[in-house]
Amino acid sequence: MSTRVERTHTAVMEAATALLLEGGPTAITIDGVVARSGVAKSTVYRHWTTRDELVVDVFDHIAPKLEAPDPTLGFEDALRRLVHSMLAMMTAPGWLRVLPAMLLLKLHQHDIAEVEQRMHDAQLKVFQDVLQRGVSEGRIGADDDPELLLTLFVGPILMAGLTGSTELNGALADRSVSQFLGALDAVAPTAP
Amino acid sequence: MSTRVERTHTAVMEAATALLLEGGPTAITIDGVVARSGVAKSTVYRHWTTRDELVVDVFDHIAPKLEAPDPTLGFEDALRRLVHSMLAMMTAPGWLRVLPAMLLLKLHQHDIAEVEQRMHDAQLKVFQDVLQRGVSEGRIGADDDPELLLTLFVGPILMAGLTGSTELNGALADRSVSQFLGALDAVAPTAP
DNA sequence: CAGAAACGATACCGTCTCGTATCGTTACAG
DNA sequence: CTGTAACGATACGAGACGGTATCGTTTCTG
Repeated sequence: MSTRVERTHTAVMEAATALLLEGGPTAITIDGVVARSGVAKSTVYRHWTTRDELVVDVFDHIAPKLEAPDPTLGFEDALRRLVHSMLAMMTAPGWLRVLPAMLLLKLHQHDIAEVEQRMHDAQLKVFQDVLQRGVSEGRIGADDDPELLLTLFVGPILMAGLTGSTELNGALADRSVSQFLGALDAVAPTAP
Repeated sequence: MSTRVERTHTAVMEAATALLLEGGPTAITIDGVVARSGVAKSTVYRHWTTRDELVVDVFDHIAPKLEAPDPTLGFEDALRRLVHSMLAMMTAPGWLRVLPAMLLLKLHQHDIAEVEQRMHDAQLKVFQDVLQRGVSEGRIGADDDPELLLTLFVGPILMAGLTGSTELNGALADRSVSQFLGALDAVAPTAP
């Protein structure tokens, strides 16, 4: 079983998360959380000193982690695994409703910007690990900017998720990979 | 000169837009607009029946249009022009602060979703016009989904603008084009 | 099992916000 | 030049919201 402190904590977090998904970040209101969770307002303020603190906590808690591909895989295989992890991440429950909120709030709220920063760093690290294999295999120049490559690689998937311009499915994922690889070969062919 | 109705209208719009840029969509408040524009509240409600109506109007007014490339240009040249127009659009004053707001609000507000839809349609139309040249030149299969191609093409630039993962400059634009073209050639070479 | 920590219920305050109403004043069009 | 439409100023009501305070009750912990 869990202790009472844990129970009330998660009850509030779940309520706040639900409100965020249903009505956006402004829908996370103390009274709303109280009504939805059944937890008393005084108790909420015992766990979080302010509303903003709770909001940040919700974002920090719901932010999905990008799964790292098997280290034994080669460059291309790892890249294919990665894009599917990326897809899984984007289609994680509710994430498509949270991500826009995060991208907006980070502009005006430092705490949220930090959460997004940490998430981005973690993703970049995973990506760089895959890139390194590409360098080893002579597919990628070691001087290429990883951030730029990440943007080129993941941009389409992010756009699809945010704008709904295209369905987030395997077809898009495959095209993303082949486009990324195709561009590499067009610039620096596989065999010298 | 301009009529008085026009003057008050634009005064309110400018104030509301400034508030949007500075504090996000929730910062657009009637009292705030009144204070900032110097226009009386009663006058504001003479032009817009509700706050949401004003907000939608602001978004609709600030949404930039994607410039269409010269019709005489060939596929590749048109594509290069297009990506630079796209870049110009993203770096338009304040747009990087408005776009996230739009992507969030469209999830919960139909009016905003319609504004975004119209903008997307206009962009797609411009892009399809360029695509057509690619089809004529045998670079692109006529059965390829334009929406998917647009996503693959513009995704990186959108991501760079939204997340700040990479600077929005000519380097990114050029890489976007070469990646897009490189992928085409890898699948369907230029000369049969 | 006893003391302490956490909790629930409730009331309350100050502020913000939307929207309405009133009325004297100003600009504009015919 | 005159009537009318638009405007400014202001007050007001009602509700939402953040945050504080109080006090009796429950649950954990040692």
